[in-house]
Amino acid sequence: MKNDLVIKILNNIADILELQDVPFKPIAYRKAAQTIESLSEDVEEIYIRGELLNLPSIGEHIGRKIEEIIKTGKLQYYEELKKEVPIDLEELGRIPFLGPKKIKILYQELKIKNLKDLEKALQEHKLLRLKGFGEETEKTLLKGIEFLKTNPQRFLYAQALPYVTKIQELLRKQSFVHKVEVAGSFRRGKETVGDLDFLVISSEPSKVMQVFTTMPDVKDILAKGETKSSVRLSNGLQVDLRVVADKEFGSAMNYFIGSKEHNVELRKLALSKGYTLSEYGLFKLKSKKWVVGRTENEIYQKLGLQSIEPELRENTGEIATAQKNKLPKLITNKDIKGIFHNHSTWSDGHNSLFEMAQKAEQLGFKFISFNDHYGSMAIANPLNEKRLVQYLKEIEKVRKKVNLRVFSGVEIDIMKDGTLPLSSSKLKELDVVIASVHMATKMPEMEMTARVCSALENYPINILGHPTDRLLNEREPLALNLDKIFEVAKRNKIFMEINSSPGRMDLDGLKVKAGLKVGCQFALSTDGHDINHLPAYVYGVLSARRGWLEKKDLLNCWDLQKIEKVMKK
DNA sequence: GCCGTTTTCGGCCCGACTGTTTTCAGTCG
Repeated sequence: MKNDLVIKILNNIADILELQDVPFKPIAYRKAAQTIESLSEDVEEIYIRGELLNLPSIGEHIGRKIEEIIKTGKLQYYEELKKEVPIDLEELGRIPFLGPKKIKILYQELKIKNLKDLEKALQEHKLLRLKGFGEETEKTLLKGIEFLKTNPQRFLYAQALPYVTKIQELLRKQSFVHKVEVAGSFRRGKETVGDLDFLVISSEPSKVMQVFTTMPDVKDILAKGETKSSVRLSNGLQVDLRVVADKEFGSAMNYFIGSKEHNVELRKLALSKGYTLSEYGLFKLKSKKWVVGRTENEIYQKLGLQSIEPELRENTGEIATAQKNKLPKLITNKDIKGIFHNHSTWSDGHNSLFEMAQKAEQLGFKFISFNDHYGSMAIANPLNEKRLVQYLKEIEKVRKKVNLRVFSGVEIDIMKDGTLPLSSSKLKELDVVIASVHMATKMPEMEMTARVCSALENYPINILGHPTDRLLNEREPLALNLDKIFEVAKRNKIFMEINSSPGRMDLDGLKVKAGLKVGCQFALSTDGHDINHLPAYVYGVLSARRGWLEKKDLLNCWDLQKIEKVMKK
């Protein structure tokens, strides 16, 4: 799978060209990179089919460059560009408030190529001599570097959620605040967020700014203006707030929910229909007359579109689909009738089977599936054949004490050779079999794909657990050809897991969408190791929605009888 | 460098805030 490499090289080329003041080409390269990013399959497959140039934003020149990357793993043009501009743009570009123009000056005047050079120059106060750089800039950069070193790049959705709630509550309490909404990637339900964006309607913006910038959690005020302020919370999370007029609220929401790519498409569509769209509203192009903007729905309607849910706004076809009135009817929290993949004290969970089942019942679920570890991962206290018998007896007892369906099952390790450590006949005695990769995770893509496919082909597996095994901010995904996995899973009627654990979120929304396109079906799981993990199923719902899932695509939304029938292998 | 129902040449989304500047460039979203 060379998609990531292609994306990285195209983006890096855009950075270098931008630094060289080359007009428009950077946009072209970034668009091309985005196209590859949105692919649901290996770009190499598309190339082999000769369909590379059919992709949007991939023309003759970039097409040839992608071909070279696919064939050789690198790109001569990029290597030469790098020689022209020997700067670590990736590293420097991550520093807040340091963009291409300043990076260019730093290199030309002080030969600064990387973070280390910059730190040294800052210590020696060399930047102060440069035109356009002052004491504030020096401080800003020092702070930015400090931030990079001490904070994770993005916050988990679940980490950000309590702050969203807190800030919303605080603002809503103010008599001069008429409306508060959160926008940004958080509103789109992305698994991680870079910052938080709030929109407020108020007749007294300055009071809002005062309350916002003096919240108890604020560590730094990054900007404070009449209608817009940014703060950094003590945990490092940046929060932006804008005050807008009632008349602009819908257009402002639309703009700040994004994604940027969705907005660009929407604005282009507006232009094509004789309008111009900004955060202030939809205007007639010629007369600049305000048309609509109070609500998002009005704007979408005026542009001839169905209303598009925030989770879909990633410019992966939602606008064209909305034009045809064919957007999916997305699942919601209340469609989830039960949850798969839960652990108890029989392996590495914190609560007993009964406590977990009881909690599930309290949450209103119609079923819970227990899938304690089975295999050789000693740290997880896995079941073995002997303990499995006791485990099943215990589940039988729990069934009599609670008023919901309790599925028996295991989460079994997929061994290095693609076998499972329990026979198919024994597995068939269980209600729900989840198989996951837990060890030997560094295998090359071909081997890893063959390993997982072999398990899927040869055992009565119901669900493939956390398919990529990635941990957000911590661990890269397995080297896996997901398209192949999707195809094999579909053929064997195996459901792909949407793991709701906040640090996993695996599969994520875009991959779910890719699987759906191939015809896969999905099962949402909590991967709960504690009764307090069970309510976290809502994060998985976000991924399912981002993956365009309807009730028919998600096992958890089906009738119990139908679930039982399809689990029988 | 890409793209096209105003097209094969000329356009490519748009505005707020900051700092250093004295009218605006850079950065961000």
